[in-house]
Amino acid sequence: MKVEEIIRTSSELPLERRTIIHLILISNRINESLNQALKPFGVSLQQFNVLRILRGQKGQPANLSTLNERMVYKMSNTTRLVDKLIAKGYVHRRICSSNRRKIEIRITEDGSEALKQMDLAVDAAEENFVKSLSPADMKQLNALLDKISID
Amino acid sequence: MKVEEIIRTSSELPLERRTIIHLILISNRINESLNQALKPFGVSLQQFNVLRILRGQKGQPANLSTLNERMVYKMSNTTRLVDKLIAKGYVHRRICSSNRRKIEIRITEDGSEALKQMDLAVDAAEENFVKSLSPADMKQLNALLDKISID
DNA sequence: TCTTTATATTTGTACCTACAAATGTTGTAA
DNA sequence: TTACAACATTTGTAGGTACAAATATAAAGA
Repeated sequence: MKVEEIIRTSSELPLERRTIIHLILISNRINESLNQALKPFGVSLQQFNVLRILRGQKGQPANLSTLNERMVYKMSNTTRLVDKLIAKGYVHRRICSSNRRKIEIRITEDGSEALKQMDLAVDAAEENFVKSLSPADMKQLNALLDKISID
Repeated sequence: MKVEEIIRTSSELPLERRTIIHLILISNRINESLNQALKPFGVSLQQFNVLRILRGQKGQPANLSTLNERMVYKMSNTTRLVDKLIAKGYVHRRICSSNRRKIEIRITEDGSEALKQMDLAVDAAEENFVKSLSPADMKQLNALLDKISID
């Protein structure tokens, strides 16, 4: 479906604005879809992200700053995000013994198990978006996105 | 900057996931930047969006359903979004005389004036993102995004 | 040691969002 | 005309988010 139809604008959009709106629209839909896929597990996309980062630590704990710099969003909320995961029993929090300012976060057994199931759901949802793109398309898309400076 | 550096993952991401993450990252940055540009005016990107839709009505009022179907987000919040704009004096609300279920929303003089200033700020922020893309790049990007089914 | 500065995390506030349920209004069919 | 379905909007609730200020700990310098 064309962007113009989706936002129901009669006039043809300038190329710049169309590109921006298009990117935002698609990203919104992807977010919606991924959150939807995670709903049965009772976690948000950001919570899932934290779990995935923790798994990547391979046993090593991560502190909040580490989690935060690997995520897209702001620090202040990482605390609360992790709180939710603790409440679900998916992660564990401990004050670092060598530096009491730091908090060590680890994924639990339960968390790892749940994460495996979530992966399947998320993979399927992601696949649904990119299925109409060939590998060459995706490479080209990534190359174009790389041209957009994001920091 | 490469996606992998931004999210600080050591391993090369599978092409599908990289594409998805890339899209979400860029869209987040665009959203941040546009909201930042609108901050001096005390409106959010969605509020700005509503104002822009109302201007597009060229004097005709829009009711909430109309606003909602032209936006990206859910109806339930359009009420509250409009409330904020009313509080700022940018829009005006009236119960439709022929169908008392409907609400007619119009942009005010103040709203129109403010919107002109906002346009400049938003245009500049948008331009900042697409400046490194040639028109051909943007066409190609739009064509690739069009391949992604979003409904 | 005492003070200052930097680091790591937490909390408060205001706003945004999804989802579901509630309200009020209109159209319609027995 | 009355009951019922459909429509348009609103409200409640539980999250998610940005930004700024507060807390707690550690490091560094006088």
